[in-house]
Amino acid sequence: MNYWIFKTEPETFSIDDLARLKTTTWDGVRNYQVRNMIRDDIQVGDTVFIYHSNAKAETGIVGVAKVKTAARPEEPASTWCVVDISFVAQAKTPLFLEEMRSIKKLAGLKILEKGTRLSITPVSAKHAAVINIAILG
DNA sequence: GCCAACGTTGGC
DNA sequence: GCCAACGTTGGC
Repeated sequence: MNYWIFKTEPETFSIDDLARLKTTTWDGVRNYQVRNMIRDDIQVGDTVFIYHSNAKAETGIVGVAKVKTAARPEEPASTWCVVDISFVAQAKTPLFLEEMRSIKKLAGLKILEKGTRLSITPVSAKHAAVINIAILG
């Protein structure tokens, strides 16, 4: 079981939207590295941290979801891939970017590396545990 | 809205 | 296959 951060702009799709819909198809990925992760690495049951980017109020991790389906081609048939994810929980305490950078145990987290613009990034089990405690504990 | 850091495109 | 120009992302 693996852990991921999925980035989304809350004005486009937010954790509140996911909470309301319960399940959504994560589509619109137009980056090959991210496509390959979806196609090759993301599995049913994986944990997804939802991250609000470009947010006026809160840039950071705002909730948890779970991968519900294997990857499939995006419709209409294309080179791009999608998965379905379902809502698990809102963060009791959002983990803002500034705080993430200050937590020593999150050193090396992909999304914190300079120049990382990928909309999906992997999270190690250790980092995932730290994030879980921060947002749900 | 600015701009650094990427990714993509297209002419050659 | 190189690389300049262009487009996009996302923190600030």
